[in-house]
Amino acid sequence: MDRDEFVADCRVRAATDLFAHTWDSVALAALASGPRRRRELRDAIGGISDKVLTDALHRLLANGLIDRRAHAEAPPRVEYALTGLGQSLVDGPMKALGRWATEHGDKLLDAQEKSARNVIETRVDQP
Amino acid sequence: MDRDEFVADCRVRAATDLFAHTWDSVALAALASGPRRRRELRDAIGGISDKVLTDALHRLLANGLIDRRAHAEAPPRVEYALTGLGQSLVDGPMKALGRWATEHGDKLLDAQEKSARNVIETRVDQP
DNA sequence: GCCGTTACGCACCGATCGGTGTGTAACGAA
DNA sequence: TTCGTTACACACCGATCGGTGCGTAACGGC
Repeated sequence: MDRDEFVADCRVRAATDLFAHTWDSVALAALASGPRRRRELRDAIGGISDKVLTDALHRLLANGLIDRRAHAEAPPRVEYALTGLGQSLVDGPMKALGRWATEHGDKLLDAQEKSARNVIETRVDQP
Repeated sequence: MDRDEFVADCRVRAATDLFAHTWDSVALAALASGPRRRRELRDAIGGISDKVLTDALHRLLANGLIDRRAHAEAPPRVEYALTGLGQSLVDGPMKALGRWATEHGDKLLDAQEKSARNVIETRVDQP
């Protein structure tokens, strides 16, 4: 069974951990359309705070998925871009996830909604 | 650009959140080879605690990715199995992730190691 | 009657995460 | 000279997560 070694493989664990943080994948996806400045990223993403974006970028840098290029200019100017590794992650697994989400996302949201109501009902029993 | 709607799509966000918890994907993968009892899962996974497995199974159930079947037997007997939704997630995105990990996992670990050493060095400066 | 197994539940703990709010170095524009 | 922008850092906060440890209902075997 290749499934079992699939489970035990530590590199797969390391890979799933890349998605462990809420905004990392979003930032990655935002960089898929080309290099961007920090501010552009913030605006493109929308509901992310300054510090959280910094954290996410630090993690992506630490994982070698993005590059940081600082230009010595008047208002500081820093550009972030996907590395080859980051690009391959976006093109492969993230695109697969995107396809899955567009295909099965409704079922997922249905299930989540349904069980969310159940949780509320059970919690009402314990004041 | 289909990349941008890819970013903004909330269903994609919901999908990446499925990987947000350390053991969820591991448990899912462990179920890929067929239905298993809770104890079998625990042993198959290895370093997971009882409570954390419960948490993970609850989340997977809440997301409609797995099924729970309890049999009224002598020592309690509960089997967990992938739903159609869970199976599609394993077959699609998780397999893609697995392929990516076997292909690029070394680079990822290299980058992590390298920056980990940097972090340690910087942290030594601040006792 | 007592022990072991199974599948949990519950309490507690330290670490981490997302989020907010505030400060700041460097410069250009007004 | 003061103001605004950019790209951060730092402190703090509440919530959550992974993990440990202990309890327990239901039964079967000894």
